[in-house]
Amino acid sequence: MQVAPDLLGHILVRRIGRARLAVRIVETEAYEPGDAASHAFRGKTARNAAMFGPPGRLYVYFSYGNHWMMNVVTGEAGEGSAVLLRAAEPLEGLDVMAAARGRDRPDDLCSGPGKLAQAMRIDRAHDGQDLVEGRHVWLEVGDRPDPADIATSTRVGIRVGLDEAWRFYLARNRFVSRARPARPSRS
DNA sequence: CGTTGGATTGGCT
DNA sequence: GCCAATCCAACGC
Repeated sequence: MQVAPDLLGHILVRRIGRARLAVRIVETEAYEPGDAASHAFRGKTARNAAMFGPPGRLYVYFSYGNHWMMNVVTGEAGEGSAVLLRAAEPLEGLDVMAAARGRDRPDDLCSGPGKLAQAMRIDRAHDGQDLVEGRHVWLEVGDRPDPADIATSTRVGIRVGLDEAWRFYLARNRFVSRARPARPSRS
């Protein structure tokens, strides 16, 4: 849970050939052990295996028949914790992202979990990849946002686990998703 | 082995 | 605001 807000402001980088894509993370959600909304809740399976691997790796899964979602594994091996990357501000390689998305507006490139993966061209091939030593996709340290700018809410698109405010995002930032969480605890 | 429904998006009413 | 698209893991029989 603590890692989810800590990821805000850090930079996700992707290398595709000579192109370098970079985005600043502005929205995350935490998924912890014992959390009924987590894919890890019913134990390890072929799909969620990366979640039970060592921390600092990517967990990528396919949802709704159309979209890939990226998570950063945060728990120790065997634990099953991850943070969903929900939105980011495009910094470098906007042209490549626009081509991948089929859209041009910067605030429509990465303003949602499915959009972010599509813009960064992340899919099943990246499941389990190391975000520290990786050569295709990795994390770089970014400037920490002012804690006063970090807002919280319940998570988006789930039916259980709405009792905790485990979505973290930068308030008044135009690159966050347009999701409508239940019972926002702050706005 | 068949069914169900989802950590979403975008287009249409 | 509503809902179809489109895949596949999980679960039930």
